[in-house]
Amino acid sequence: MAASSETPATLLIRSLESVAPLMPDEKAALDALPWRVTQIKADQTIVREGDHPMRSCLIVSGFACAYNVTLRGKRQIMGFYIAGDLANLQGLHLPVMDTGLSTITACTVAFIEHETLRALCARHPGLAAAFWRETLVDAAIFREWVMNIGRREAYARLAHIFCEMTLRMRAVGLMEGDTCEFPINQSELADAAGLTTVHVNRTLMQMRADGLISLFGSQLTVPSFERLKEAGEFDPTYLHLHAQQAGAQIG
Amino acid sequence: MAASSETPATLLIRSLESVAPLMPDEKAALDALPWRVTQIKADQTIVREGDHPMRSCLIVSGFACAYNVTLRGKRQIMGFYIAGDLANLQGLHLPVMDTGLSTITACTVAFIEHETLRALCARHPGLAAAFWRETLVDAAIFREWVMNIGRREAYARLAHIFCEMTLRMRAVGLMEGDTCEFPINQSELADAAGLTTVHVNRTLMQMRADGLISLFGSQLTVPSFERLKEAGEFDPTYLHLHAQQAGAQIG
DNA sequence: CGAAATCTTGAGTATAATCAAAAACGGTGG
DNA sequence: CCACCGTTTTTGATTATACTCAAGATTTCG
Repeated sequence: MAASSETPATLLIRSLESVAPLMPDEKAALDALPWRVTQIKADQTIVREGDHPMRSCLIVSGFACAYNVTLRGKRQIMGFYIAGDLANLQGLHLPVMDTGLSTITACTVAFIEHETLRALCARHPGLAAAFWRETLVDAAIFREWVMNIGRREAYARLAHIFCEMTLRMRAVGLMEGDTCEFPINQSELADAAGLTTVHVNRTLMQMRADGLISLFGSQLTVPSFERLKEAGEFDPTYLHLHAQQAGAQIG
Repeated sequence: MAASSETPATLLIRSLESVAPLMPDEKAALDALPWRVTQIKADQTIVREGDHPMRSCLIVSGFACAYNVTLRGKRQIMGFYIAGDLANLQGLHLPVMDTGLSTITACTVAFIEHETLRALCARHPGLAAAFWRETLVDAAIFREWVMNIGRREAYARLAHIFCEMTLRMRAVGLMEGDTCEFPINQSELADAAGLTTVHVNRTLMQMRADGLISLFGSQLTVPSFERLKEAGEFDPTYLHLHAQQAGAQIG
């Protein structure tokens, strides 16, 4: 449960293995990586859009997000990152960041030099494939967001986001039964869903009235994942979690 | 100009090099790949959602798209593919397709076995990186679509799509001056933009009235890319084209 | 306790969806 | 070359979803 007490390597291994298993020597190589662990306060920029970062960034604890801002000044959040997520792995092969990366809550973040990762990939093709796969799952999530924002209305759109987040949190042990910490505020939810804060507020109230979710402070409870899934027209295929983790095991 | 007369290898090399240059031996290796070239009619499924494809697919000529359908039956197009695009490279590391892939026009398509690509990547780490980069640019495009659909209104959203497509077409020599074949109909445009056909129609008429674009049959002309760019709040960074190709050279 | 952030509410408006049908277009076969 | 059919584009009228602006309530945190 207490993901914050886990090491970067443990988290990363679990995260990579949630898609496909690793070999013992690959895990050993990951264990030996020289992470630079830092605490970052809430609402801080980790990487700016346009940056040429020399290292990638693993979220150890807390919530972060990738976002971008329209030329007209409107923010869109492209994705949320939680414990175990490599938040800007694309920098390994794309020199320019096309999104910003920012904390939502206070975070523990572990950095790893691109050079180190490249050497690791060269020595362990299986790890290269695993990292590549990680970026492909990321892309699959972006695709699903395109569909969510483009073709679902507010109620389903938010339900879909809750489905994705609770499932991903469950996969890394951040769910306690049907409850989790969900420190994403309505304005951030709006920027993720392509809605306004006001409309998110009204829609959430409707969802609470329908007993779909409950939110006390930042505690999210989902009484019935089945009903939420139905409301969000949610099909977890795109997360590419292997079978036992996509199911309903209790964290 | 006549992209259809080019070989799969030529197209792929140009496409990969539009992001970063390749080594001579890498190009030679690509030249030697055993493609299986096929003609596919318009509106045919190439890969179905849920498939476990054993090969990837390069568009040699024509237009294709990746799409998915909501549980409520609404279609969302996630991206368009044109000559030189590897349309489902993600299948190389993700066993299940989370989107469908379908032709828009009649297409010439070249298939390459995953096994062959994996062997190629093992022998040429630089090519592995190039392919990986290709999937990362794909992901960057999906992110931009999230922003486009989430945070721009219809007029800008369509302008943005026209900007992206004309720039990508220019990069592979499919533009003749300010004109190109644009065989995407209003219903497909609607499914890409997250709008209805009716609304796309009305918005396009507005854009034509404003002299932003003109469409005779499937001929698209963009009199001023600058003005279109402005209307679409378009910043080409996310396409990760290197400088000379992102500019305004005439095809 | 008090200030700042977040959430909630209300009223009015705008963008986009829906439904339905007519016009235009593109290709085909006689 | 023209008539015909299916597809695509266009139009109109109405409705719904979501946005805007503004202010008040509540929570959070120092």
